[in-house]
Amino acid sequence: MNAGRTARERVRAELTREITDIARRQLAVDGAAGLSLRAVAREMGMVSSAIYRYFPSRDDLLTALIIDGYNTAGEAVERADAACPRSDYTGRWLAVCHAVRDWALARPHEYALLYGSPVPGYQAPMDTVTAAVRDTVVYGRILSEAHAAGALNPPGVCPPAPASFAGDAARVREVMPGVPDDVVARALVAWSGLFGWVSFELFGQFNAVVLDPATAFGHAMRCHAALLGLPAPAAPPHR
Amino acid sequence: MNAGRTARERVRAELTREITDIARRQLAVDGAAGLSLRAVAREMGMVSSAIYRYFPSRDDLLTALIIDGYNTAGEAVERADAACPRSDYTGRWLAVCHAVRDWALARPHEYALLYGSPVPGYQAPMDTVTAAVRDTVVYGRILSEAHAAGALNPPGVCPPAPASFAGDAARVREVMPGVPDDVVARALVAWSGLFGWVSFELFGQFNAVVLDPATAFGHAMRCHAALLGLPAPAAPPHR
DNA sequence: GTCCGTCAAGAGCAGTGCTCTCGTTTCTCT
DNA sequence: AGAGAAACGAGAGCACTGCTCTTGACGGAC
Repeated sequence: MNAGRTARERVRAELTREITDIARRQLAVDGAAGLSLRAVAREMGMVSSAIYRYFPSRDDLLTALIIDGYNTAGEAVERADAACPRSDYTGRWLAVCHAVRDWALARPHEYALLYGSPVPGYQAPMDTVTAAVRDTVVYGRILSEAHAAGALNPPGVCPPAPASFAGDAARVREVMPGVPDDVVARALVAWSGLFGWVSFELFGQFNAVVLDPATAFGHAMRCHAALLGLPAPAAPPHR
Repeated sequence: MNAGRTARERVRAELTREITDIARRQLAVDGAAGLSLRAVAREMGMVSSAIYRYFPSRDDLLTALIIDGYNTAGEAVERADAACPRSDYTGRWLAVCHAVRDWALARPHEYALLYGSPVPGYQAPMDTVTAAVRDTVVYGRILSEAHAAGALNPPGVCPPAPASFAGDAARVREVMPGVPDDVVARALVAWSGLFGWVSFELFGQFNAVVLDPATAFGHAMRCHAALLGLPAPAAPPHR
């Protein structure tokens, strides 16, 4: 992001940014499969082979867009969480849920690129994972703090996690320190439930059935909050 | 499926089946984006233009594969449900969950085609919806029967559904007769949670974190069963 | 037995990702 | 400051895609 020393480096950074910008616009219109290096080049008044000076392949351009997408989503989630009172754990969870959904509704194709079918033959490089977990980190922190504050209700209806889950729980705990296995298990349920719902809504599984998805989504996420053991919201339901 | 009257009709049906078979094999290897009409034609010893006598466009071939996919998934779910004692509602739910997951793990690309990002520019024709809801119908019947038998526990931790959800609930009730709004809402949560989990597992969101997905999945689905109000399984946890 | 509809084949169009070469420009090192 | 190296844009070209159109042959119905 810093202005490069030489003029060449500055123009290179500028052109790289322009390529990704145009690519992101194309992605928003035609989806990942419709992203064409030649079309990007055409729109830039360049010849197609010149693009390869900046991105060695189409997949590399896609990777840049993916990392960018994870970052903007992560930022949105971080912002939503930061806007809530620290001790309103339920409100923070609901804010994260709405941030994810709003972000997805605003850029359906980008969401599909991140959380839909992986593009065939494409292997996500390691660079993506650090960006990919930004929202997960926020989520983990909420649960971690809620647990530490003793704000999490006992499991309630949920059965206890099997002993063989301990290994996976330990790995998840890296973003959710101090949380017992049972809560980790419920956390995975709620997290996959959030994205499962958004995917259903975006990919058309709710078509002609759920006509007021905003209402249903809010309620569904409050159900997940209850399953997580988060306290019932004191104020009238968020949104 | 009936043997057509004329020889021409029979050979046409035969060739159509061969095309979809080869296409499904290609789909399993390269994914939806890698499905090529020309490659199918090549494998059949045909010229590419001849395929268009049978499928007017690539999208139509894809549609045939999608409908086929929904049907095999629906059948698997129906079979799994039918194998359980009628009154073991929790067992039937868990059987449906495992049927969905097993089907998806066996054909990841086909699952991605059905429940992942919709292929860009592709609009699912109405023919698909009847096939698409086969599994949902089974799911609805389980909850409907469980509710009719009085086997569903009260909402427990879940907050009551908002009044504005009534319209959507009525539409969902078409596959879930007699079930009150609260249960309908929880049903949507569990259903999207099931597919959200499978998508996370298949699309790599659990990579390097959940290493024993089978165990975690079983527990997650038992959590959903509890949220649905299904009775705790009497026998040791299914699978 | 004719005749119309169906069929496979082939050429061709517009588009794609990607590679290679060829001058030119720009930076860097002496 | 000048020589060598690195980066760059342009262009041609390869192999591939979906799809269209035309041509000629075959098969079933009247």
